[in-house]
Amino acid sequence: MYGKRNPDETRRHLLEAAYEEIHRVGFQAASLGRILERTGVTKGALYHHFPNKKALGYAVVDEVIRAQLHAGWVVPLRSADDPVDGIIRVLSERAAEMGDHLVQLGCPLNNLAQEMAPVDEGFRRRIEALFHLWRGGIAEALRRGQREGRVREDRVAEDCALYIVSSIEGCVGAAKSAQDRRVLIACSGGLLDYLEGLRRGEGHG
Amino acid sequence: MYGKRNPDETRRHLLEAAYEEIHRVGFQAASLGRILERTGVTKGALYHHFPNKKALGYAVVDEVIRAQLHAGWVVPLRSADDPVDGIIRVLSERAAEMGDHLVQLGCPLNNLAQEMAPVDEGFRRRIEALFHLWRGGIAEALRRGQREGRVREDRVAEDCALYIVSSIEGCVGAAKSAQDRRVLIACSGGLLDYLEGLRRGEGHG
DNA sequence: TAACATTCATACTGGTCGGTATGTATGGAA
DNA sequence: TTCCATACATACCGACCAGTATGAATGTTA
Repeated sequence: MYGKRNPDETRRHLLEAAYEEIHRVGFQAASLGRILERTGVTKGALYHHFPNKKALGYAVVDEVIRAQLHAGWVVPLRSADDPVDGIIRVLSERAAEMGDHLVQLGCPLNNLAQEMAPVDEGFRRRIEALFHLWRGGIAEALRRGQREGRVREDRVAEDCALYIVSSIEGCVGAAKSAQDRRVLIACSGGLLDYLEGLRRGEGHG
Repeated sequence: MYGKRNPDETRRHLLEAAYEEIHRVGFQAASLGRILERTGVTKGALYHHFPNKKALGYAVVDEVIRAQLHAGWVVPLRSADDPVDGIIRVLSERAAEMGDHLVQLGCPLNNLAQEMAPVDEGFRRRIEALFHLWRGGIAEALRRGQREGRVREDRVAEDCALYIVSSIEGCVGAAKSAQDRRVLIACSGGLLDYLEGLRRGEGHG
Protein backbone atom coordinates (compact mmCIF):
# COMPACT_ATOMS: atom_id res chain seq x y z
CA MET A 1 0.00 0.00 0.00
CA TYR A 2 1.01 3.62 -0.58
CA GLY A 3 3.56 2.25 -2.99
CA LYS A 4 5.88 2.57 0.00
CA ARG A 5 7.82 -0.25 1.49
CA ASN A 6 8.21 -0.82 5.22
CA PRO A 7 8.61 -4.39 6.39
CA ASP A 8 8.63 -3.65 10.11
CA GLU A 9 5.43 -1.65 9.90
CA THR A 10 3.59 -4.20 7.82
CA ARG A 11 4.59 -6.92 10.25
CA ARG A 12 3.36 -4.81 13.14
CA HIS A 13 0.09 -4.08 11.35
CA LEU A 14 -0.41 -7.76 10.66
CA LEU A 15 0.25 -8.67 14.29
CA GLU A 16 -2.16 -6.05 15.60
CA ALA A 17 -4.91 -7.03 13.19
CA ALA A 18 -4.34 -10.71 13.91
CA TYR A 19 -4.51 -10.01 17.62
CA GLU A 20 -7.85 -8.26 17.26
CA GLU A 21 -9.26 -10.86 14.92
CA ILE A 22 -8.21 -13.69 17.22
CA HIS A 23 -9.59 -11.85 20.24
CA ARG A 24 -12.89 -11.44 18.42
CA VAL A 25 -13.52 -14.92 17.05
CA GLY A 26 -10.73 -17.16 18.35
CA PHE A 27 -7.75 -18.54 16.48
CA GLN A 28 -9.38 -21.35 14.56
CA ALA A 29 -12.20 -19.15 13.31
CA ALA A 30 -9.85 -16.26 12.59
CA SER A 31 -9.76 -15.56 8.87
CA LEU A 32 -6.55 -14.55 7.14
CA GLY A 33 -8.75 -12.98 4.50
CA ARG A 34 -10.34 -10.63 7.02
CA ILE A 35 -6.95 -9.76 8.49
CA LEU A 36 -5.63 -8.89 5.04
CA GLU A 37 -8.76 -6.91 4.26
CA ARG A 38 -8.50 -4.80 7.38
CA THR A 39 -4.80 -4.14 7.03
CA GLY A 40 -4.70 -3.61 3.28
CA VAL A 41 -1.79 -6.03 3.23
CA THR A 42 -1.77 -8.69 0.54
CA LYS A 43 -1.42 -12.42 0.93
CA GLY A 44 2.04 -12.38 -0.54
CA ALA A 45 3.21 -9.95 2.13
CA LEU A 46 1.65 -11.98 4.92
CA TYR A 47 3.29 -15.20 3.78
CA HIS A 48 6.55 -13.38 3.41
CA HIS A 49 6.53 -12.42 7.09
CA PHE A 50 4.92 -15.59 8.48
CA PRO A 51 5.25 -19.12 7.12
CA ASN A 52 1.64 -20.02 7.97
CA LYS A 53 -1.39 -19.14 10.06
CA LYS A 54 -0.13 -20.95 13.14
CA ALA A 55 3.13 -19.02 13.14
CA LEU A 56 1.15 -15.79 13.01
CA GLY A 57 -0.86 -16.95 16.02
CA TYR A 58 2.30 -17.91 17.89
CA ALA A 59 3.76 -14.47 17.23
CA VAL A 60 0.61 -12.82 18.57
CA VAL A 61 1.07 -14.70 21.84
CA ASP A 62 4.83 -14.24 22.06
CA GLU A 63 4.85 -10.58 21.18
CA VAL A 64 1.52 -8.77 21.44
CA ILE A 65 -0.08 -10.49 24.42
CA ARG A 66 3.19 -10.89 26.23
CA ALA A 67 3.94 -7.19 25.99
CA GLN A 68 0.49 -6.31 27.31
CA LEU A 69 0.85 -8.67 30.24
CA HIS A 70 4.30 -7.44 31.12
CA ALA A 71 3.39 -3.78 30.97
CA GLY A 72 -0.02 -4.22 32.59
CA TRP A 73 0.76 -6.60 35.43
CA VAL A 74 4.40 -7.45 36.03
CA VAL A 75 5.85 -3.94 35.98
CA PRO A 76 3.08 -2.24 38.00
CA LEU A 77 3.22 -4.85 40.75
CA ARG A 78 6.94 -4.32 41.19
CA SER A 79 6.38 -0.78 42.41
CA ALA A 80 3.47 -1.56 44.72
CA ASP A 81 3.98 -0.89 48.43
CA ASP A 82 1.34 -3.31 49.65
CA PRO A 83 0.82 -6.37 47.44
CA VAL A 84 -2.89 -6.78 48.19
CA ASP A 85 -3.54 -3.11 47.54
CA GLY A 86 -1.37 -3.35 44.45
CA ILE A 87 -3.21 -6.34 43.01
CA ILE A 88 -6.58 -4.70 43.62
CA ARG A 89 -5.42 -1.47 42.01
CA VAL A 90 -3.93 -3.17 38.94
CA LEU A 91 -7.07 -5.26 38.67
CA SER A 92 -9.34 -2.25 38.42
CA GLU A 93 -6.92 -0.37 36.19
CA ARG A 94 -6.81 -3.21 33.69
CA ALA A 95 -10.57 -3.61 33.79
CA ALA A 96 -11.02 0.10 33.18
CA GLU A 97 -8.45 0.23 30.40
CA MET A 98 -9.91 -2.62 28.39
CA GLY A 99 -13.39 -1.19 28.85
CA ASP A 100 -16.24 -3.05 27.21
CA HIS A 101 -13.82 -5.26 25.32
CA LEU A 102 -13.10 -7.23 28.49
CA VAL A 103 -16.75 -8.02 29.15
CA GLN A 104 -17.70 -8.56 25.52
CA LEU A 105 -14.73 -10.59 24.33
CA GLY A 106 -13.05 -11.74 27.52
CA CYS A 107 -9.35 -12.06 28.32
CA PRO A 108 -7.30 -12.60 25.15
CA LEU A 109 -4.85 -14.90 26.88
CA ASN A 110 -7.47 -17.07 28.55
CA ASN A 111 -9.57 -17.24 25.39
CA LEU A 112 -6.63 -18.66 23.53
CA ALA A 113 -5.76 -20.97 26.39
CA GLN A 114 -9.22 -22.48 26.55
CA GLU A 115 -9.46 -22.85 22.80
CA MET A 116 -6.01 -24.06 21.87
CA ALA A 117 -4.51 -25.83 24.89
CA PRO A 118 -6.14 -29.20 24.11
CA VAL A 119 -5.58 -28.84 20.38
CA ASP A 120 -2.04 -27.55 19.85
CA GLU A 121 0.93 -28.11 22.11
CA GLY A 122 2.86 -25.18 20.64
CA PHE A 123 0.13 -22.76 21.62
CA ARG A 124 -0.21 -24.43 25.00
CA ARG A 125 3.43 -24.00 25.89
CA ARG A 126 3.54 -20.38 24.80
CA ILE A 127 0.35 -19.56 26.67
CA GLU A 128 1.53 -21.36 29.76
CA ALA A 129 4.73 -19.33 29.67
CA LEU A 130 2.66 -16.16 29.88
CA PHE A 131 0.55 -17.47 32.75
CA HIS A 132 3.82 -18.34 34.46
CA LEU A 133 4.98 -14.76 33.97
CA TRP A 134 1.72 -13.41 35.32
CA ARG A 135 1.62 -15.67 38.38
CA GLY A 136 5.31 -14.99 38.93
CA GLY A 137 4.69 -11.27 39.19
CA ILE A 138 1.89 -11.78 41.70
CA ALA A 139 3.82 -14.36 43.72
CA GLU A 140 6.84 -12.09 43.88
CA ALA A 141 4.73 -9.27 45.26
CA LEU A 142 3.14 -11.59 47.79
CA ARG A 143 6.51 -12.93 48.97
CA ARG A 144 7.79 -9.40 49.43
CA GLY A 145 4.63 -8.67 51.38
CA GLN A 146 5.30 -11.67 53.57
CA ARG A 147 8.84 -10.49 54.30
CA GLU A 148 7.56 -7.04 55.15
CA GLY A 149 4.86 -8.40 57.43
CA ARG A 150 1.93 -7.31 55.30
CA VAL A 151 0.84 -10.76 54.12
CA ARG A 152 0.11 -13.79 56.32
CA GLU A 153 2.90 -16.32 56.21
CA ASP A 154 0.84 -19.50 56.48
CA ARG A 155 0.17 -19.41 52.75
CA VAL A 156 2.41 -20.41 49.86
CA ALA A 157 2.73 -17.39 47.57
CA GLU A 158 2.80 -19.45 44.37
CA ASP A 159 -0.39 -21.30 45.28
CA CYS A 160 -2.13 -18.04 46.08
CA ALA A 161 -0.98 -16.53 42.78
CA LEU A 162 -2.33 -19.53 40.90
CA TYR A 163 -5.70 -19.19 42.56
CA ILE A 164 -5.81 -15.42 42.11
CA VAL A 165 -5.15 -15.63 38.38
CA SER A 166 -7.63 -18.48 37.97
CA SER A 167 -10.20 -16.57 39.93
CA ILE A 168 -9.72 -13.48 37.79
CA GLU A 169 -10.23 -15.54 34.67
CA GLY A 170 -13.27 -17.13 36.25
CA CYS A 171 -14.82 -13.74 37.00
CA VAL A 172 -14.03 -12.33 33.57
CA GLY A 173 -15.42 -15.47 32.00
CA ALA A 174 -18.65 -15.19 33.98
CA ALA A 175 -19.07 -11.56 32.90
CA LYS A 176 -18.38 -12.50 29.30
CA SER A 177 -20.84 -15.35 29.44
CA ALA A 178 -23.49 -13.02 30.81
CA GLN A 179 -22.34 -10.14 28.59
CA ASP A 180 -22.93 -7.98 31.62
CA ARG A 181 -20.44 -5.73 33.34
CA ARG A 182 -22.34 -5.95 36.63
CA VAL A 183 -21.51 -9.64 36.81
CA LEU A 184 -17.84 -8.72 36.74
CA ILE A 185 -18.35 -6.37 39.69
CA ALA A 186 -20.42 -8.84 41.70
CA CYS A 187 -18.06 -11.72 41.03
CA SER A 188 -15.00 -9.68 41.90
CA GLY A 189 -16.51 -9.23 45.35
CA GLY A 190 -15.66 -12.81 46.17
CA LEU A 191 -12.13 -12.35 44.89
CA LEU A 192 -11.72 -9.23 47.00
CA ASP A 193 -12.86 -11.24 50.04
CA TYR A 194 -10.16 -13.76 49.30
CA LEU A 195 -7.51 -11.08 48.76
CA GLU A 196 -8.38 -9.30 51.99
CA GLY A 197 -8.09 -12.63 53.74
CA LEU A 198 -4.45 -12.80 52.69
CA ARG A 199 -3.49 -9.79 54.79
CA ARG A 200 -1.64 -10.43 58.01
CA GLY A 201 -3.68 -10.78 61.20
CA GLU A 202 -6.81 -12.20 59.68
CA GLY A 203 -7.19 -15.15 62.06
CA HIS A 204 -8.45 -18.69 61.43
CA GLY A 205 -5.26 -19.74 59.65
CA MET B 1 -27.97 -48.34 9.63
CA TYR B 2 -28.92 -51.92 10.43
CA GLY B 3 -31.81 -51.47 8.01
CA LYS B 4 -33.75 -50.76 11.20
CA ARG B 5 -35.59 -47.56 11.87
CA ASN B 6 -35.65 -45.80 15.22
CA PRO B 7 -35.98 -42.02 15.16
CA ASP B 8 -35.59 -41.49 18.93
CA GLU B 9 -32.39 -43.51 19.02
CA THR B 10 -30.85 -41.81 16.03
CA ARG B 11 -31.65 -38.45 17.54
CA ARG B 12 -30.06 -39.50 20.82
CA HIS B 13 -26.98 -40.83 19.02
CA LEU B 14 -26.65 -37.60 17.12
CA LEU B 15 -26.95 -35.53 20.30
CA GLU B 16 -24.35 -37.61 22.11
CA ALA B 17 -21.89 -37.53 19.24
CA ALA B 18 -22.46 -33.81 18.77
CA TYR B 19 -21.88 -33.27 22.48
CA GLU B 20 -18.55 -35.08 22.33
CA GLU B 21 -17.46 -33.40 19.13
CA ILE B 22 -18.31 -29.95 20.51
CA HIS B 23 -16.57 -30.76 23.77
CA ARG B 24 -13.48 -31.77 21.83
CA VAL B 25 -13.08 -28.92 19.37
CA GLY B 26 -15.76 -26.35 20.16
CA PHE B 27 -18.97 -25.61 18.30
CA GLN B 28 -17.62 -23.60 15.39
CA ALA B 29 -14.90 -26.10 14.61
CA ALA B 30 -17.24 -29.04 15.15
CA SER B 31 -17.72 -30.93 11.88
CA LEU B 32 -21.07 -32.41 10.96
CA GLY B 33 -19.14 -34.79 8.74
CA ARG B 34 -17.22 -36.19 11.69
CA ILE B 35 -20.41 -36.51 13.73
CA LEU B 36 -22.07 -38.45 10.93
CA GLU B 37 -18.99 -40.60 10.49
CA ARG B 38 -18.87 -41.58 14.14
CA THR B 39 -22.58 -42.27 14.42
CA GLY B 40 -23.07 -43.97 11.07
CA VAL B 41 -26.04 -41.67 10.57
CA THR B 42 -26.40 -40.02 7.18
CA LYS B 43 -26.78 -36.38 6.37
CA GLY B 44 -30.38 -36.83 5.37
CA ALA B 45 -31.23 -38.25 8.78
CA LEU B 46 -29.42 -35.45 10.57
CA TYR B 47 -31.20 -32.74 8.64
CA HIS B 48 -34.47 -34.53 9.24
CA HIS B 49 -34.03 -34.25 13.01
CA PHE B 50 -32.37 -30.83 13.11
CA PRO B 51 -32.93 -27.92 10.71
CA ASN B 52 -29.28 -26.84 10.83
CA LYS B 53 -26.01 -27.03 12.74
CA LYS B 54 -26.95 -24.30 15.18
CA ALA B 55 -30.16 -26.08 16.18
CA LEU B 56 -28.13 -29.20 16.89
CA GLY B 57 -25.84 -27.15 19.11
CA TYR B 58 -28.79 -25.60 20.91
CA ALA B 59 -30.25 -29.05 21.56
CA VAL B 60 -26.93 -30.22 23.00
CA VAL B 61 -27.08 -27.38 25.51
CA ASP B 62 -30.78 -27.69 26.29
CA GLU B 63 -30.83 -31.44 26.64
CA VAL B 64 -27.45 -33.11 27.11
CA ILE B 65 -25.58 -30.55 29.17
CA ARG B 66 -28.64 -29.52 31.10
CA ALA B 67 -29.34 -33.10 32.15
CA GLN B 68 -25.74 -33.55 33.30
CA LEU B 69 -25.85 -30.37 35.33
CA HIS B 70 -29.16 -31.19 36.92
CA ALA B 71 -28.19 -34.73 37.87
CA GLY B 72 -24.63 -33.81 38.85
CA TRP B 73 -25.18 -30.66 40.86
CA VAL B 74 -28.73 -29.60 41.55
CA VAL B 75 -30.11 -32.91 42.79
CA PRO B 76 -27.12 -33.93 44.95
CA LEU B 77 -27.02 -30.55 46.69
CA ARG B 78 -30.65 -30.85 47.68
CA SER B 79 -29.91 -33.80 49.92
CA ALA B 80 -26.78 -32.39 51.53
CA ASP B 81 -26.87 -31.81 55.29
CA ASP B 82 -24.17 -29.16 55.38
CA PRO B 83 -23.94 -26.98 52.25
CA VAL B 84 -20.19 -26.40 52.43
CA ASP B 85 -19.53 -30.10 52.93
CA GLY B 86 -22.01 -30.84 50.17
CA ILE B 87 -20.40 -28.51 47.68
CA ILE B 88 -16.97 -29.91 48.41
CA ARG B 89 -18.22 -33.47 48.05
CA VAL B 90 -20.05 -32.84 44.79
CA LEU B 91 -17.01 -30.99 43.51
CA SER B 92 -14.72 -33.97 44.01
CA GLU B 93 -17.33 -36.42 42.77
CA ARG B 94 -17.77 -34.54 39.52
CA ALA B 95 -14.02 -34.19 39.09
CA ALA B 96 -13.58 -37.91 39.65
CA GLU B 97 -16.43 -38.89 37.36
CA MET B 98 -15.23 -36.86 34.38
CA GLY B 99 -11.72 -38.14 34.90
CA ASP B 100 -9.08 -36.97 32.46
CA HIS B 101 -11.71 -35.42 30.22
CA LEU B 102 -12.14 -32.54 32.64
CA VAL B 103 -8.46 -31.65 32.64
CA GLN B 104 -7.90 -32.31 28.95
CA LEU B 105 -11.01 -30.73 27.50
CA GLY B 106 -12.37 -28.57 30.30
CA CYS B 107 -15.96 -27.95 31.33
CA PRO B 108 -18.35 -28.43 28.39
CA LEU B 109 -20.65 -25.65 29.54
CA ASN B 110 -17.92 -23.11 30.13
CA ASN B 111 -16.16 -24.01 26.88
CA LEU B 112 -19.33 -23.21 24.98
CA ALA B 113 -19.93 -20.08 27.02
CA GLN B 114 -16.48 -18.66 26.31
CA GLU B 115 -16.66 -19.51 22.62
CA MET B 116 -20.22 -18.61 21.75
CA ALA B 117 -21.42 -15.95 24.17
CA PRO B 118 -19.96 -13.04 22.18
CA VAL B 119 -20.90 -14.56 18.84
CA ASP B 120 -24.45 -15.91 19.14
CA GLU B 121 -27.17 -14.61 21.42
CA GLY B 122 -29.20 -17.81 21.18
CA PHE B 123 -26.34 -19.84 22.59
CA ARG B 124 -25.66 -17.18 25.19
CA ARG B 125 -29.18 -17.22 26.57
CA ARG B 126 -29.35 -21.00 26.73
CA ILE B 127 -25.95 -21.23 28.39
CA GLU B 128 -26.81 -18.49 30.84
CA ALA B 129 -29.98 -20.40 31.77
CA LEU B 130 -27.84 -23.36 32.76
CA PHE B 131 -25.45 -21.23 34.79
CA HIS B 132 -28.54 -19.81 36.49
CA LEU B 133 -29.68 -23.33 37.32
CA TRP B 134 -26.27 -24.22 38.68
CA ARG B 135 -25.89 -21.10 40.80
CA GLY B 136 -29.48 -21.50 41.93
CA GLY B 137 -28.76 -24.95 43.32
CA ILE B 138 -25.73 -23.71 45.21
CA ALA B 139 -27.48 -20.58 46.47
CA GLU B 140 -30.42 -22.61 47.70
CA ALA B 141 -28.12 -24.89 49.67
CA LEU B 142 -26.32 -21.90 51.15
CA ARG B 143 -29.57 -20.21 52.17
CA ARG B 144 -30.72 -23.35 53.91
CA GLY B 145 -27.36 -23.48 55.61
CA GLN B 146 -27.85 -19.92 56.79
CA ARG B 147 -31.29 -20.74 58.21
CA GLU B 148 -29.85 -23.75 60.01
CA GLY B 149 -26.96 -21.77 61.44
CA ARG B 150 -24.24 -23.55 59.45
CA VAL B 151 -23.34 -20.68 57.12
CA ARG B 152 -22.47 -17.12 58.11
CA GLU B 153 -25.29 -14.72 57.49
CA ASP B 154 -23.30 -11.64 56.52
CA ARG B 155 -23.00 -12.93 52.96
CA VAL B 156 -25.52 -12.89 50.14
CA ALA B 157 -26.05 -16.49 49.01
CA GLU B 158 -26.49 -15.57 45.33
CA ASP B 159 -23.26 -13.56 45.27
CA CYS B 160 -21.37 -16.42 46.88
CA ALA B 161 -22.84 -18.90 44.38
CA LEU B 162 -21.74 -16.69 41.50
CA TYR B 163 -18.21 -16.53 42.82
CA ILE B 164 -18.08 -20.24 43.60
CA VAL B 165 -19.15 -21.24 40.09
CA SER B 166 -16.78 -18.74 38.52
CA SER B 167 -13.98 -19.94 40.72
CA ILE B 168 -14.63 -23.55 39.76
CA GLU B 169 -14.50 -22.62 36.09
CA GLY B 170 -11.32 -20.66 36.74
CA CYS B 171 -9.64 -23.65 38.37
CA VAL B 172 -10.78 -26.08 35.69
CA GLY B 173 -9.61 -23.64 33.05
CA ALA B 174 -6.19 -23.34 34.65
CA ALA B 175 -5.82 -27.11 34.76
CA LYS B 176 -6.90 -27.39 31.16
CA SER B 177 -4.49 -24.68 30.10
CA ALA B 178 -1.68 -26.50 31.85
CA GLN B 179 -3.01 -29.93 30.82
CA ASP B 180 -2.04 -30.99 34.31
CA ARG B 181 -4.30 -32.53 36.91
CA ARG B 182 -2.07 -31.27 39.74
CA VAL B 183 -2.93 -27.71 38.79
CA LEU B 184 -6.58 -28.54 39.44
CA ILE B 185 -5.71 -29.82 42.91
CA ALA B 186 -3.49 -26.87 43.77
CA CYS B 187 -5.94 -24.32 42.45
CA SER B 188 -8.85 -25.90 44.27
CA GLY B 189 -6.99 -25.24 47.50
CA GLY B 190 -7.82 -21.56 47.19
CA LEU B 191 -11.45 -22.35 46.52
CA LEU B 192 -11.55 -24.62 49.57
CA ASP B 193 -10.15 -21.76 51.65
CA TYR B 194 -12.96 -19.57 50.43
CA LEU B 195 -15.60 -22.22 51.06
CA GLU B 196 -14.36 -22.90 54.59
CA GLY B 197 -14.54 -19.17 55.20
CA LEU B 198 -18.27 -19.30 54.54
CA ARG B 199 -18.94 -21.44 57.59
CA ARG B 200 -20.46 -19.78 60.61
CA GLY B 201 -18.13 -18.47 63.30
CA GLU B 202 -15.19 -17.64 61.06
CA GLY B 203 -14.63 -14.09 62.30
CA HIS B 204 -13.52 -10.96 60.39
CA GLY B 205 -16.94 -10.46 58.73
C1' DT C 1 -54.31 -52.95 0.17
C1' DA C 2 -54.05 -48.19 -0.96
C1' DA C 3 -52.70 -43.69 0.45
C1' DC C 4 -49.67 -41.01 2.98
C1' DA C 5 -46.50 -38.99 6.25
C1' DT C 6 -42.22 -40.15 8.51
C1' DT C 7 -37.55 -41.42 8.32
C1' DC C 8 -33.86 -41.86 6.23
C1' DA C 9 -30.06 -42.16 1.94
C1' DT C 10 -27.14 -40.11 -1.99
C1' DA C 11 -25.47 -36.82 -4.81
C1' DC C 12 -24.57 -32.34 -5.45
C1' DT C 13 -23.75 -27.02 -4.83
C1' DG C 14 -21.75 -22.71 -3.56
C1' DG C 15 -18.68 -20.64 -0.64
C1' DT C 16 -14.75 -20.06 2.36
C1' DC C 17 -10.50 -21.32 3.82
C1' DG C 18 -5.31 -21.93 4.20
C1' DG C 19 -1.72 -22.40 1.28
C1' DT C 20 1.13 -22.09 -3.16
C1' DA C 21 3.07 -20.75 -7.60
C1' DT C 22 4.67 -17.22 -10.01
C1' DG C 23 5.74 -12.79 -11.11
C1' DT C 24 7.20 -7.91 -10.08
C1' DA C 25 8.94 -3.85 -7.90
C1' DT C 26 12.23 -2.03 -4.59
C1' DG C 27 16.60 -0.89 -2.52
C1' DG C 28 21.18 -1.73 -1.22
C1' DA C 29 25.75 -3.68 -2.35
C1' DA C 30 29.61 -4.46 -5.60
C1' DT D 1 25.17 0.16 -13.86
C1' DT D 2 24.70 -4.68 -12.60
C1' DC D 3 23.24 -8.00 -9.48
C1' DC D 4 20.54 -9.90 -6.13
C1' DA D 5 18.03 -10.57 -1.93
C1' DT D 6 14.12 -8.51 0.13
C1' DA D 7 9.40 -7.26 0.05
C1' DC D 8 5.65 -7.48 -1.77
C1' DA D 9 1.36 -8.55 -5.45
C1' DT D 10 -2.00 -11.67 -8.13
C1' DA D 11 -3.99 -15.66 -9.53
C1' DC D 12 -4.99 -20.01 -8.57
C1' DC D 13 -5.69 -24.81 -6.11
C1' DG D 14 -7.52 -28.51 -3.45
C1' DA D 15 -9.92 -29.42 0.79
C1' DC D 16 -13.58 -29.00 3.64
C1' DC D 17 -17.83 -27.40 5.05
C1' DA D 18 -22.88 -26.39 5.86
C1' DG D 19 -26.73 -26.90 3.48
C1' DT D 20 -30.08 -28.67 -0.38
C1' DA D 21 -32.49 -31.42 -3.86
C1' DT D 22 -34.33 -35.53 -4.77
C1' DG D 23 -35.81 -39.94 -4.10
C1' DA D 24 -36.32 -44.35 -1.76
C1' DA D 25 -37.61 -47.05 1.92
C1' DT D 26 -40.49 -47.70 6.06
C1' DG D 27 -44.33 -47.51 9.23
C1' DT D 28 -49.19 -45.92 9.96
C1' DT D 29 -53.73 -45.20 9.01
C1' DA D 30 -57.96 -45.81 6.51
